Amino acid sequence: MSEKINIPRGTFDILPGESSKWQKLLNIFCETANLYSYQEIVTPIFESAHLFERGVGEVTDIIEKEMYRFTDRKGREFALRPEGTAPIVRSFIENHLGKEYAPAKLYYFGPMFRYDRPQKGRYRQFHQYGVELIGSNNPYTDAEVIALADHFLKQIGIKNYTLEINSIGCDKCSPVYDAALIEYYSKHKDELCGDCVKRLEKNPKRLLDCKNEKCQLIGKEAPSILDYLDEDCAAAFEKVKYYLNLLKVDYIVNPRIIRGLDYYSNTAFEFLTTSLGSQNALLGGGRYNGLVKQLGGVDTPAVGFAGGVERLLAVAEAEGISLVDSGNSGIYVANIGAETIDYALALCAEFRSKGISVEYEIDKNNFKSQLKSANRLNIPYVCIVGSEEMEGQRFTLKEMNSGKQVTLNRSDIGEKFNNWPKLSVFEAEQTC
RNA sequence: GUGGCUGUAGUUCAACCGGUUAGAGCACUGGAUUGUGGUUCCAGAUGUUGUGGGUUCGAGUCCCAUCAGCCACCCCA
Repeated sequence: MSEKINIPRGTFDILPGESSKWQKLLNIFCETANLYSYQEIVTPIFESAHLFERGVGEVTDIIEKEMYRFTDRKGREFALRPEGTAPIVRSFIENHLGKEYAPAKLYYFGPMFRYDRPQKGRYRQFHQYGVELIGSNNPYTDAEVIALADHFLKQIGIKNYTLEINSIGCDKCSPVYDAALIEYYSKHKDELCGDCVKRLEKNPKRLLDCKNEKCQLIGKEAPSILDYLDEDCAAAFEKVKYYLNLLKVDYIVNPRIIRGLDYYSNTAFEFLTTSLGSQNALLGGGRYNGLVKQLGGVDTPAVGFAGGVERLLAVAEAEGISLVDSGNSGIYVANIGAETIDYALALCAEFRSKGISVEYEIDKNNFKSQLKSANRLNIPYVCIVGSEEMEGQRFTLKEMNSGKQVTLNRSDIGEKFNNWPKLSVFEAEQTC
């Protein structure tokens, strides 16, 4: 035997038992997005590395240490996408989506890649779903995007979450606030943790969500962004809250919400869960008015969110939500004796042509074990063919729940199976 | 990237202070008079103890390395 090759660290297979949950989740997301008239967009999973450096921000963790970079055979620098927004904005610009759709209302789903230390709810290849609304600065659109996210979580059945919103201001008032934070925290510099001392220079807003007790204590007295918003930003934030109320979305204002990527401005929001330990960010987003211009397009305001599928599934499981479909409605074809195999196969084909899902196990030649198998697979009906049936061009159909069975003519498949899985044969004519 | 915990049949877990053929439940396979499943009963198969070294008369058990998972930090989905 040759050497066994294992799956890369931080990745996982979606096995047959799991994949139906993913399909269901994705379906619900597509349906919800469609309710709000968003259309799907699919972009490549790798892009020019510069797209992310410029879009996400060069000094973020994502770019500095988490990006999967590679060069191709001609030395071009690419990266597996660590997030979905920059590629979509790239596509928006490249395909002039602003001309055709105004605003562009887009949703997406797919794998993302970050070289991070794996943990539960944190993987190197993970999956995000998200929406982007590009081309409006109307605060209603912030609320709409949030409402869509909220609607989606409710459709899945998630209960244990809170929506926290904030405004981090625009490129005019945000620096004023940073200055105020620096001034405040500098007075307590000796008491701050090491990380926070660095944050003070690099990204002062990050000081606010440090988990260190001392830092938090100091943070309680820190100035609030909400007092530093300029007139336009403050008015916009009020409007967002107004529309959220109108759309009946519950939220709390948390002036400490800071988003990790550089491109955010104004509205920032997070859907947080308590049922997942420290990986509590279920979904996050906000407004990013500067990004389109920054990536070479004409100045266009935009807002969006992204959520993690793995975390959502984990929360769903923690909350006991079943994403498994209601069950099999197919037929298990069982034959008795080698001479009936061909006849059984012919019946399989006829059932399938009626749109009925058929299981037939060619390598199981013991009749009893075939029935056992049907039972284990939870298949509600078994079609039994032995030599008696074959000679009369018939088959026996058994309803596993009740144990009832009837013998039907092969030609009955044409009419009696039109409304499968609704079947009247067991009420009308019973034998056995 | 930092610190800690863990790794034993398909799976969940046992195995004393290092001691001889590494066990059990569930699952699996076969059987209980020939063409009828689920419950029951009987029988059976299963492991290079994550991997590679080391200490020892002897290692699942101790030591080192490595890989992987988990937890916290960092960060985030």
